[in-house]
Amino acid sequence: MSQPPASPCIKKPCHTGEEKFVQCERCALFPLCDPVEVSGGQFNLIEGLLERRVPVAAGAPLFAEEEEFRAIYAISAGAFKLTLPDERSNEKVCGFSFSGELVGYSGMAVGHYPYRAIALEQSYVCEIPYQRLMDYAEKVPELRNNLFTMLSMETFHSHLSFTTLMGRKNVDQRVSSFLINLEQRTRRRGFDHPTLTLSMRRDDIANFLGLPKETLSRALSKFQQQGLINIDGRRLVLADYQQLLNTAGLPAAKTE
Amino acid sequence: MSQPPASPCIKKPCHTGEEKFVQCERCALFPLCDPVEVSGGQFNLIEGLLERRVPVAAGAPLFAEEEEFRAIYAISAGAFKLTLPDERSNEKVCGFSFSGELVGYSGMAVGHYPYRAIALEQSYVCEIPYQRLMDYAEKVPELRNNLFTMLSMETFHSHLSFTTLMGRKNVDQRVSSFLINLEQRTRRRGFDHPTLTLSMRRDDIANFLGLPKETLSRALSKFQQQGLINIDGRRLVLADYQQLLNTAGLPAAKTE
DNA sequence: CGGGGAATTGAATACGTTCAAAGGCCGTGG
DNA sequence: CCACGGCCTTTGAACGTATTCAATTCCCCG
Repeated sequence: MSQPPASPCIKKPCHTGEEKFVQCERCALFPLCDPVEVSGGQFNLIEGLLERRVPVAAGAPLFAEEEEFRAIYAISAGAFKLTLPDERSNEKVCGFSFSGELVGYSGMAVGHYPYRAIALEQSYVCEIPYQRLMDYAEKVPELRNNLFTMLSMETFHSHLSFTTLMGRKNVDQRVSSFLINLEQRTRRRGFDHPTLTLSMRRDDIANFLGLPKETLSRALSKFQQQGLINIDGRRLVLADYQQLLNTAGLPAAKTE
Repeated sequence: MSQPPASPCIKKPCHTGEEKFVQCERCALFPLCDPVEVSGGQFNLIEGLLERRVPVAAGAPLFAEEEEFRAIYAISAGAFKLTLPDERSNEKVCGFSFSGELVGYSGMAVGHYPYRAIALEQSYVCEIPYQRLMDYAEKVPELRNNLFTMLSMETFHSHLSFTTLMGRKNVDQRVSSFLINLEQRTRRRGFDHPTLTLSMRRDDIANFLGLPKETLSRALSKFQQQGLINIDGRRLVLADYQQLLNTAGLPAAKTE
């Protein structure tokens, strides 16, 4: 397995073997990670606070629901599915997190993680221990300011995902809005290659959307046939974005 | 129309005529609203920062999407529906906000409101002008701390709503999880009367859930017949909460 | 008492789900 | 290098559920 870059900061999207590392500047954690200007010099979080690019093997949990909240994580490379226990299907997929995004932070106020996060592929995360972050924030107002900015942004984005995905009427709407959400988030983290890579299985997507996997499969096949998308296994290209927006019942103007 | 209480702070849920005012301590804005202890005395936000119980008439917008972000609002009494423009149905209901909850704050980081908020009934909101809040926060670290706590809580609750409502398979699941979400939020703001009041029309609920209103109506009738709920117009009692959780596909233990 | 919007009910149709089976892909071992 | 086996994904056909459109009832307000 290839190693993550040794340099302290990733200036542009880079690939080591299979893994795609997000550019640090595009990462949701960047406001914290970036050295802050403090009266009389710089204050660098990387020294002593941030644990960079901790590897998480495919299938391994980053944290489990109910586990004590200990750290904020940003995904540097890879992807995670977020799950809750569920008696009938044994797990309910309640979300996905991709590189450049924060994960688990919504448990901050209540002291435990609100779901389980499982790596979908070989992944790397940057970790800020929560208590240490708070201690530093106590001392460095600029840092607290950045923390605030970061959380506001996350709030906005999770709201955006919610309105994009919630209350879609039929299968076509649900599937296409999922694809659009995926695309928007991929762009945001700075990968502008037209080909998206689905790091999760069909099962997981179907579970998330509340559809049987067969129905999802049929919808994707139909979109393919209609020329809306180009899908081959886990490689996906949105061939007709405008028409896809239309199918999803979303406004034609980019909702980003 | 009855007037809001004249007292500066509402110590317990109170009713003036029709309106139910949430108890200040149960309000999401309370961390900011509550006088903070500062070295050498108290710092009271109510003086000079907070605009209390501004009335909003039924049907009137509190703010519109794309409007410049100017203030954080907490709902003191009443309820709002949150909508986005939509060509086919002319509006897409993307959420509801009830007394004790914040509304619109997710637009903070991007400088504009992310949706339109329309009062469903005569309502009252407490308003904190954003710029003034930031200025104060610059000076009073305790205030900034409380702001942070408040946002973390909101993040958690919006995540909870998301997982409760997202990806429910069939009509029964969607409708029952909506009712459960409603009940949880009503409890949270301190109203423990068994009867919930639906302040929105059936149309709005159906729109939000992505169902035709007829289908929603049928589901409610069926639940009624099965003894899960007791519904009469806009008055609703969840008669068998456990069974309702089960229908929704949610764990029996309270998800709160 | 009458009017009008909202909510419910009914019946035909369209849509999505289920169960069964086949196809494709990938890793392992011969 | 090819064959095998397992898992993931797709396809097929019958069934069940949700949507649609129309009609009726309910309820609030004039």
